Amino acid sequence: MKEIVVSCLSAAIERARAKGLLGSGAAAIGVEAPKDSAHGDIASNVALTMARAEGKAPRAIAAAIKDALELPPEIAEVSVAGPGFINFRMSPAYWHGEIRRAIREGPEYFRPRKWELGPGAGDKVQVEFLSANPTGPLTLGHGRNALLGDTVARLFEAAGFAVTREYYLNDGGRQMKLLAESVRVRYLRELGIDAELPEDGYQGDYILDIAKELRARLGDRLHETEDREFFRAAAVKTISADINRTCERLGIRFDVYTNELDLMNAGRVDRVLDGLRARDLLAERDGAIWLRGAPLGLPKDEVLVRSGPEREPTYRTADIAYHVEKLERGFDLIVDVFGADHIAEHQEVLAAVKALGHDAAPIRAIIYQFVTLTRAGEKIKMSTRKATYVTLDELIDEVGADVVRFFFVFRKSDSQLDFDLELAKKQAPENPVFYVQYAHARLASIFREAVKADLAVSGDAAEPDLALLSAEELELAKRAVAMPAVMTGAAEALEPHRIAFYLLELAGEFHRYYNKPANRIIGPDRELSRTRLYLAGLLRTAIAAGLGILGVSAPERM
RNA sequence: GCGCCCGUAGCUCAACUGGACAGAGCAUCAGACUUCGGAUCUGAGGGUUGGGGGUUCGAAUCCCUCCGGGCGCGCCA
Repeated sequence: MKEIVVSCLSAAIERARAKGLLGSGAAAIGVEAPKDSAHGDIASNVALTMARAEGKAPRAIAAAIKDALELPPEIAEVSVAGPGFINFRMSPAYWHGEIRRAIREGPEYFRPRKWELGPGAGDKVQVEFLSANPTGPLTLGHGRNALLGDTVARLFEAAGFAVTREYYLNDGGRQMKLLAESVRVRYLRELGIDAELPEDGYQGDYILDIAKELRARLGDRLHETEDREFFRAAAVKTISADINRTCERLGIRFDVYTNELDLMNAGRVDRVLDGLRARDLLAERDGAIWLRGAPLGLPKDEVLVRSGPEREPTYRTADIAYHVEKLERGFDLIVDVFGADHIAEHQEVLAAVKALGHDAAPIRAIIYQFVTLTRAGEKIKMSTRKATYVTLDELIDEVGADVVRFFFVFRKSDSQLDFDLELAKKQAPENPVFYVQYAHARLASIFREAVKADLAVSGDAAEPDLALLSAEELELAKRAVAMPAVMTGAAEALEPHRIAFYLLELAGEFHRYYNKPANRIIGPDRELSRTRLYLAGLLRTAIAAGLGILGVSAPERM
């Protein structure tokens, strides 16, 4: 539709210019679906954007373009409206063609359109997300990260890109040492040996469980060891397994895990430091090595290598090396998903990567604000240190994976997300997940009835007469057929919430349609029934496809 | 104090990247089942888009400035 209208418009503008009705200024032809469908199926604001350069009233330009238009059969009607919009209405035949195509192609039809997406000719997309340190169970914040990342990955995958889901593991840092020490202390205490937990040590019950497991397996064999590595490895193994189990409950899997320690061992961190030094971007001070902020436009210097005999690189240094490595792997699009508390660090990493001579253009970020939990109207305070947080696992236990998946992408990522437990548990229309799923179950039920009425749509049956569709039914079909555009927009903007909102609208429009007695799908008029079943089939496939992208089930019965 | 994000109906949030009259759900009030699933639907009220300036054909959206909230400003990640 877009292509047809744009080419039609650009040809008209050329003709108008040839006749001297318009000047030769550049015209960016934008088209969009109007908010109000009374304005037509698609509208263009070219005349408005040309007004300044042309020095003419927008409506006059619009009229000139309209007069020069040569309409293809797909376009039924053109009008100039409002301040100077050119509105197009597509012919019923065009829409009937789209509907048939959607039915023919099935779920494939409803995917994002690859050729309209950013990476261009390129094919390789990487989404790095979650990347939680294995120091404890996943929390709600992690949930938002995981589902934003996974849903965006699903979008690009559905569009036909080669998508790598990647988890970056910070296993070289201080937190890991702290974790190891916390486990060791608990282990010693299990043996009756007095030991002091480090000041910022981890206190959760899961630490105790790991210690108990070690004691059960190895007795007191570790009580005199100075090597913390054993405790670290045991803790990381157990906690990582827990994290993976939680992810699997949500239908999330990773293709690649990258370790900070591996990057260091491969000399990548040293190479970053060498490169920065060669560009005079390092400074030595207080026994540490700093990244100079001023030449990079950063507010201050940042430590890259800590002081002390071990000369340990910081998290930031490893992250720079990691991003260089990602770029060198040749991805056409790299999506980083992280919380708002990491913004500054991300900017530092990007600045350093660019300074090292890399093109950082493929890197895009999804930055999300924090998650709060509400139960019965009360905000629940959450602290990771103490055992007062709600884990993602507990949340899944309570409301189910479908609701968790849907709710975490039901907000724009840069607004805070309030997870309302009360609402999430409700099996009622105000719960958007059930509302959408119910629409699907209802449609499935209609098909069960159709079989009883011997109206089942079979492959060899003649196509129904789409001219029998009422205006309301055609609008409903148009809404369903608009899904690929929504999907494409969601992928382009890295905004999965658009899909959730769109599905809610589509389901609502169907529920409203369904409730009118005059719209009974299975009725005495078999021809009409067959046409309406065709529409129902379109909606059912569309809703299932949309929920599929979100990773939410589309139940046949509820 | 400085940097980033946010502020939209009583509440939770949309608004297709600057477009046409700012839309949904919840809550409130009033209604609809001899009907393919009432886990649904119909109707009503509810707004100076935090305040004030500016940019232009046109602003919730961009700029400036106040006010309010969140996050960051560590040799943690």
